[in-house]
Amino acid sequence: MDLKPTKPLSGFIELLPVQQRCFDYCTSRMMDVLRRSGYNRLDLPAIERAEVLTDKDNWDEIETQMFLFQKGDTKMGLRYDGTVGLSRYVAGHLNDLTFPLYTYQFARNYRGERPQRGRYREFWQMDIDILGLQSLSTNYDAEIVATLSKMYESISDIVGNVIIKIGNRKFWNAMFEYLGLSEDQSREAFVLIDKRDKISGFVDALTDVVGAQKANEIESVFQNGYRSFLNKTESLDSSISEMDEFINLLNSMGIKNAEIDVSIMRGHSYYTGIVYEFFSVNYPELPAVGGGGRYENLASKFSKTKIVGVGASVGVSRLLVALMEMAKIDLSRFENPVDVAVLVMGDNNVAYAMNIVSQLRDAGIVAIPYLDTDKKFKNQIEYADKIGARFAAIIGDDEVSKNQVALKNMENGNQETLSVADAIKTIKVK
RNA sequence: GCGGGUGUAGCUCAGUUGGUUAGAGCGUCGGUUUGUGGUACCGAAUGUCGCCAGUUCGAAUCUGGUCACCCGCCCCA
Repeated sequence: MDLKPTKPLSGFIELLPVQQRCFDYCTSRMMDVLRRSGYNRLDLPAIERAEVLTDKDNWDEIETQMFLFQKGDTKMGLRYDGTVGLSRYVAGHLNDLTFPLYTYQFARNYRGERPQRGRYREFWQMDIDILGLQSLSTNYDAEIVATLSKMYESISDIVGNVIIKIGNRKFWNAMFEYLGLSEDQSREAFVLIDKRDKISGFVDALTDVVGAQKANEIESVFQNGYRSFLNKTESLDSSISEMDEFINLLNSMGIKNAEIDVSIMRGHSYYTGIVYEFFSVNYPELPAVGGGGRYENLASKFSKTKIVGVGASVGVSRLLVALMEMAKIDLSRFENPVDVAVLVMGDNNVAYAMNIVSQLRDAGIVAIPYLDTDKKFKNQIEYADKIGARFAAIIGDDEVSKNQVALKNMENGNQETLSVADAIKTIKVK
């Protein structure tokens, strides 16, 4: 009989126990930040109606980008980010929610695109959003960035530091208006500016779209700074001061690793204002490890009430799994989760041993029993060694008759026979 | 969808200008005191050499096709 494949599908991730412990440690630290900050956890369905996920009606085209399928007449698909489901959720529960609403989600998302390093088809994302009705001050954008920054800070001992790059879509809208670009030209210019640091002939490519003079004006934003366009038009002025005020607010919240980079655009077209991306300082070759921005109109397809959001997400898989794959994370501190391996010799001693396991666990000690009592003792102690247990508690006929345990320190090999209470004391002294 | 690369043991990979029974390290299992691990020593198991066809007396090796994976592009609503 042919054996079936053991590898998961391409682009899907599974971790070894030590990696998973690191992953869980990091995500729980980040969620601690969110809980302390008062955000509400939402756990939304992984599957949505296809019409919720996309406005496009070209099934073939979107099928290449999303996981879509059909049951009966219902077309549905796996969510590709947290924002769409959140918009639907908020629009559907307007009467039960209080705004501004602070939310977070920690969930798997799915994309059908071809996988690459740091780009998976199934990945964890931590989304944080603040939603308001009718309007939401720019101060909330800063709150989101500051909270995101704290989340990264909470795991900086594992993954290093991040830098925050902040852009503003309003700036470019004002700029294109000032330059008199058509809608098509604006759209193409958006894409080019977004890719500015990736492509070689930026000005040439831009010249093809908008002509040499305007291309040079756009390039001068990068050469002379965005502030050189002050006092041109009212909307330019306001978008520029919006960025400056934003940075000042972040500074006053203790965020020092943020800078304006007007080439930051973000792919999602629903963003309308301030946008930002987070990059790893130590591993700049990694794509953005998080980002977000403001979306004024996303829920318009679900509700006539205007719902405004500012939100961001941490690409948890990209950040952690990609770094683990590149062997950039020191996993040694996650290697020894077990305090005591309880080894049992003889089936007739199992009850006594399990009682001790229970006492150890009640005392807050991580204890696991080795219950194949017919295995040779050598195998048992080897197991204790391999799982990195700090101690082995050995239980055979002698120990049971004396109502004690033989406690062996696996690091130095010292062994003594103790009462359970004394064993607990010894184990607890780290 | 496009371009490039790689497919040999559970894993990482060797494998000479095509030549007999296919190799190493690590891991696994067993043994070197049946109540004592890490180190050391001895031994064992495991491969349709990704798949199909072709060239050849002979293919892991050369050619074509195909599939899978990796890297990059497109895309990122």
